[in-house]
Amino acid sequence: VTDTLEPAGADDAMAMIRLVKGAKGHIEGSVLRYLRAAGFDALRLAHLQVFENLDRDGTHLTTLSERAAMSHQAMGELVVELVDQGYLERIADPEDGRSRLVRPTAAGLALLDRGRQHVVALREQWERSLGDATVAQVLEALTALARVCEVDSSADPPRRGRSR
Amino acid sequence: VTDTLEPAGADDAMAMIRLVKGAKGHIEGSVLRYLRAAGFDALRLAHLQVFENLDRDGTHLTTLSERAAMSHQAMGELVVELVDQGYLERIADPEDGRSRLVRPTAAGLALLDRGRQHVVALREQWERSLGDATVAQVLEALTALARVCEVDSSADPPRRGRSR
DNA sequence: CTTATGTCAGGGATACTGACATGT
DNA sequence: CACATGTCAGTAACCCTGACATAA
Repeated sequence: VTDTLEPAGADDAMAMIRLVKGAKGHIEGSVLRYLRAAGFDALRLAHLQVFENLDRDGTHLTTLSERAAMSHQAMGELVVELVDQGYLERIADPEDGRSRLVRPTAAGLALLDRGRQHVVALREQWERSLGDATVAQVLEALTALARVCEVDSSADPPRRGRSR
Repeated sequence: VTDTLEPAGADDAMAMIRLVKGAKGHIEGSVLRYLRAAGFDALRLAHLQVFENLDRDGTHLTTLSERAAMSHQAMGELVVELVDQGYLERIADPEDGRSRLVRPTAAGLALLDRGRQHVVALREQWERSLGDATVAQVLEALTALARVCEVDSSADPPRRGRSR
């Protein structure tokens, strides 16, 4: 019985799963830690999704929820919290009286700029730490992975019980 | 006012965030969909973490929770559910009378093999869809990214309000 | 007894569905 | 009224902390 911390069946496939799944957590953690250290204390992980999809001149709630691939109700609550914290405001849409726009306040723009700046720095450090490849190549590869996962033509997965 | 689905400030930094964060969801979704289509219907997303860390000859609950970076209580509940579904069983640890081992049943081994097989197929398809790079290079790059995010020497992040 | 292991109870953070309110 | 937008209420899935039970 192995009882180390080394994961089970540590072959290439499992390593791929772990690395891809881990990357999200690492990058999210880094951004959140940076912003909190920069004084945006009350920010929670879920709030990042709002700023990642927010236009500087305002965005409809529905558009935000679509971009973040979540329900408008869930996005609505995140927005309320950020309005309460003074980072966002809701204004009438000048082009459609029926709806409103979620727009960053001055503080929200500061947060947006600070976050982007950190991600840019992260990317630069990442680029420098890469020997034989470029970040652009890696991002291209991740795009290709998404395509492969969606198409998912692993042929027909044989059903259980009657496979041979 | 822009009102398209194109995310805000779609520059390189934001694209990087979106791609890295999206990759996890895509790969998880692909594995889960495949396994469910293969007849493992009742599987939930969280259950994958168990199999990703399970040795074929059994693993302590505590070890599983450490590998998955979660509490042993949370892992314990996932294991209970998988035992109920017939994929896992709990046996006495032959080397330590105090503890038990979580071990895949025959059905669990079938699931394990099927999942691994799919991930291998995914990796092969990904490799073929890559032009100028290899999967190994991308995985190396993701390892480097994790390191960059943890070290996080973005220098001291200037605090708010007193920056200029 | 001390310690490792595992279970039970309660709760927090996240995001969903369904029902409803509002304004054009 | 019909429709798009947005809010309210309840709930599901997931994981956490604290307290406790068990056995070596």
